[in-house]
Amino acid sequence: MSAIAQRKDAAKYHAILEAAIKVMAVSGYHGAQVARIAREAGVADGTVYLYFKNKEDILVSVLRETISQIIMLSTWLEGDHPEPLLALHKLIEGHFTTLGRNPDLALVLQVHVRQSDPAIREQVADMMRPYHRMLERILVLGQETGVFRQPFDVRIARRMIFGTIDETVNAWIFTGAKYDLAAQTDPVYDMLLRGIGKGDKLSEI
Amino acid sequence: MSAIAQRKDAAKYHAILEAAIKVMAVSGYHGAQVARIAREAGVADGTVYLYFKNKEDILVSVLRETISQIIMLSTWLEGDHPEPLLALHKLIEGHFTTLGRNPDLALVLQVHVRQSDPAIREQVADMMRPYHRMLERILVLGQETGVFRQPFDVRIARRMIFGTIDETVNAWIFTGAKYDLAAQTDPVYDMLLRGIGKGDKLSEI
Amino acid sequence: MSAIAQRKDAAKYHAILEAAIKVMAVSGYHGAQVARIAREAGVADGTVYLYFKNKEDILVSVLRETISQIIMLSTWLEGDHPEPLLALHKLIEGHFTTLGRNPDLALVLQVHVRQSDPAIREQVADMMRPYHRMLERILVLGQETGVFRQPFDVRIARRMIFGTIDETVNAWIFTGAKYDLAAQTDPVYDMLLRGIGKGDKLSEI
Amino acid sequence: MSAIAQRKDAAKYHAILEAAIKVMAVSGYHGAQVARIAREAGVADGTVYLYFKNKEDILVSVLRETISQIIMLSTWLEGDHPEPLLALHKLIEGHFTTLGRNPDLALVLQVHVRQSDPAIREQVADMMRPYHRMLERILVLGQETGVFRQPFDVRIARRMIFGTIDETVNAWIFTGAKYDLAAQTDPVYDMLLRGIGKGDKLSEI
DNA sequence: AATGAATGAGCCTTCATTCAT
DNA sequence: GATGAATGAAGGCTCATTCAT
Repeated sequence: MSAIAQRKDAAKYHAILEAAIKVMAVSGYHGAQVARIAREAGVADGTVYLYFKNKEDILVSVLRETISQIIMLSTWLEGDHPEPLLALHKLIEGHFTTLGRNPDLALVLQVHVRQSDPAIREQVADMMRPYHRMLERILVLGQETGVFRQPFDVRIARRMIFGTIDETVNAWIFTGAKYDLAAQTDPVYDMLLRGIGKGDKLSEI
Repeated sequence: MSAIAQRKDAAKYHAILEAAIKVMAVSGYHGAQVARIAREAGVADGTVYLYFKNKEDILVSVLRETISQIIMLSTWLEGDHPEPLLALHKLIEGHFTTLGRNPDLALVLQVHVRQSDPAIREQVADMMRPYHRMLERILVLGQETGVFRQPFDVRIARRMIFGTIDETVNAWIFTGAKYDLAAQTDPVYDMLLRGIGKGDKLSEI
Repeated sequence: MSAIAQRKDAAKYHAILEAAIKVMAVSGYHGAQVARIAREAGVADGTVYLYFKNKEDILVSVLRETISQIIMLSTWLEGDHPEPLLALHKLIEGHFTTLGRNPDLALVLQVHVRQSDPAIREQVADMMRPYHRMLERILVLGQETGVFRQPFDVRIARRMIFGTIDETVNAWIFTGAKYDLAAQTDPVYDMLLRGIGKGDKLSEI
Repeated sequence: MSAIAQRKDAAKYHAILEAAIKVMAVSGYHGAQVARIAREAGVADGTVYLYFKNKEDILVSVLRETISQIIMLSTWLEGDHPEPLLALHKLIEGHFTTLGRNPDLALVLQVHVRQSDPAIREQVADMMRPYHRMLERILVLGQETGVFRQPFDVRIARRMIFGTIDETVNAWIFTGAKYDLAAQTDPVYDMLLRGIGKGDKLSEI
């Protein structure tokens, strides 16, 4: 939460966040005027600045809250289910479920975040780091316990997993978020485990 | 190429494009002032508008030229190497090589494109379509010729491949483009074929 | 009044209008910079856009207010004085009095309106229509009641009257608005009624 | 003719003038880009500046040539026909005929001249002065020879005549220049001589 | 003389942010 | 705390004019 917020009306704080997500989903970060966010939230322009330092702070707050949601869910899963296969499955499911419930939020997270200033991207990267580290821990544990095949570069695997999840969400958003994103969990999970090759053809090149 | 260009000085056209890539890499699309692009290209502000309709046209042209480079390379590979495994390998290699040669361009393509107006994103999607379709053709052919394992959803596989490539480039950019991106070809290719699982553990969940 | 205005500070709205008249009188429509109008009105540049949609809206508003002033005055006179001769006299007097009080306004109305985009001229023509129609009603009534000579084309008479008024104002402006414009009422009125000819010489050609 | 012109290709000089009239008729003075005038004239942008000092010089030249046409015609008429009634009739006829032949020119003269900088308007006024003086000479002569009624202010009469002619041309332009302007000569001439009143009602107010 | 690519000063407009009420 | 009118810096784009060829 923004340092400023806390002492104030939490309901209004969240109303502004929700409004920001809605407006940014339609217009992107740069297209989202503070005035429109304020109107959407039902507050005056100036009120926004009682809860957020500036426009960038709104975006960062949106991201922080969302990412922490995903991460909290996943952390909980990791703690509860040290079984790497299950943990991976739950992580994908958690990601898809969280974003699948709120397409506007997904749009902001996937599409609009990546713009804006380098400073923001840096902050987003910081926020994602625990997520990435957790993913790597799952992978290492899986290799150690022998449920994943032995010799592969954990970072490359992590990028494949994250990239695949990301692109799956992107495709879902781009087609208008019409189908159930969570339903993609199993096929995506399966594809990540098996790859596209046949065991006996893999060393051909 | 922009319709306006052609009849004029091609060198200047490309100088402006290069300058735009450089400036956008640093400041993003919205942060890139036309005046700075012009100065970087060594021309007057007004000259930019002799070669491009407006600022958006500059960005779209950068993307068009880059994407078409990647696609042309890949199309050529596809025609020459109908062998799906090889084609996939070459496609990844082509993607990494093209972007690996020009980190600024990669930054613009990966990060800054996704901002700006929906109209631009739509255009980018249109430009990427041939790429995606080609990828799917390779996958279908691979299934038919039996070099890929039989039952998997081609679209999910395509998203995994594209997402993995994308995320690999992102990671490379984010760490400062310090290592050789093309060197990622083999491990990424291998990871996509094998997945992370062990053959005998796959049906456990 | 501009749709935007009303809910806001009416004094500021009029201050900007007055400033616009002053600046346009000196520099013409195209020469009048919004920044200079703002400074003249004692507000910030952006404030102008709280009261007017754009620069064109300022000009149109100036014209709308002035023309409606002239028309309101005249309409009132028409209602009150159905006597055509008197109505005509009052109409001329009203026109001269309104503009005579504010030479800058007259300058804008007479000289600078006619430039700018065709769209504006169209709007001005729309605004003038009631005025022209009223003039024609006076003429028709005068013919019917027999105070004007019978067979003349009402449109030609209307153009003579309007053209004469217009040119009288022009001449007054051009010589620096040094004399009392309203004092021209009687001689102009007289001239329009009598023409320049002698009764017995009129059919000579 | 522009001082620059004379030594050069007179055909090209006139081509540019004609082009300027055409373009200004459509877009007005400020809307008429030099580049468009050049293209319409079939010359390069730079060539325009071999024949005219600058854009303003083009407009002034257009006006000078046109006005001098009208004046030359009228001067000739005045010299030839010292009979005031006939001279007035011919003057109106000349004015209507000259402009009636070239609606584009009329549009520029009537509508677009009045904009632009005060400097231009000053020059136009200078050019019109002989015309106005001639009109006054006709009026004075008419009074002296007794073909006009005796006591009226010559300047007011002049303004009525000029204003009526002007407004008649304006109305003709505004309705699309669809009818024969020269045909307005007789009714306008008649109206100016007789006025709108009846002899016995004139002193009522 | 003719060209037209290049120039760059100039201006309207937007919108994040402030602050008096 | 809340308001929203006011601010003013900033930037994309136009177009008259120049000058090397």
